Amino acid sequence: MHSPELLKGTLQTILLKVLKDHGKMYGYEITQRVKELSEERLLLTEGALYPALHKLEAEGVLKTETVMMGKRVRKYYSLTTDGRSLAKERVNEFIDFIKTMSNVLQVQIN
Amino acid sequence: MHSPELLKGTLQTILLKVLKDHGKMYGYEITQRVKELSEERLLLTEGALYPALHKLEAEGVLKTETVMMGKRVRKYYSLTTDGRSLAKERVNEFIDFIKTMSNVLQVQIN
DNA sequence: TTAGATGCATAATTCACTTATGTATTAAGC
DNA sequence: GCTTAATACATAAGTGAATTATGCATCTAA
Repeated sequence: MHSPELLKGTLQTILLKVLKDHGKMYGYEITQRVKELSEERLLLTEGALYPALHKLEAEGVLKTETVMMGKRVRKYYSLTTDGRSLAKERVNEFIDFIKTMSNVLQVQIN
Repeated sequence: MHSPELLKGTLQTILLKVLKDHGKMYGYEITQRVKELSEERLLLTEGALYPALHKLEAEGVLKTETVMMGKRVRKYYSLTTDGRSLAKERVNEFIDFIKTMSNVLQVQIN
């Protein structure tokens, strides 16, 4: 697991980009996908995930669709048009941040 | 300026590595060096900087030397032996974190 | 002479996160 | 058949690293 400190502030970026790449997804599915993509290093907690999804929905960057799977509820999230551009913006910000950090830390990233 | 969210958790790493690279430095000097290295993108605030330095000193990774410059006080910080290994560790953690993030976000960093 | 840079410091507040808890369904192991 | 773990959502309480605000003091340039 990663030192969780570094993770702070990256959750929104992760959610937006994963949804952009994989389309319609539900909360639990997102945690699993991130776990897989990060090779077990990023484990999203529910207490962080659901409030973040709700917030993004309230801001109009995500839209939802609730589906009954048998007796089980599933809430699918997907990007709105605003969401797609925000995803792009957040990823660019992150890349820019990394570049700045590698200058400050004098390290080579590749 | 960078979206400050991403910065969270990177302050310790920055302080340790900058001190490792530039040796003995005082607080204000660190803010200026980081500002320069980051091309104005990372502006450390005093409210974050000084408590962070004090904490690292209390933990024994930094040691201090107070010097009077005329009537002005300057407090120089430098790494202890523990500090040098912690700096290395934090930088490695950061690089590893970036690798994980670029997998999750499916972006190429260089 | 006065504004801006230099230099340190701490207190109050914010807010994204962790931890803890709650509810309920489904599948697998014994 | 029962229990544990995985699936699936949600929120409330607490934490802690940051921001914001404030304070003090010196030095320099306009």
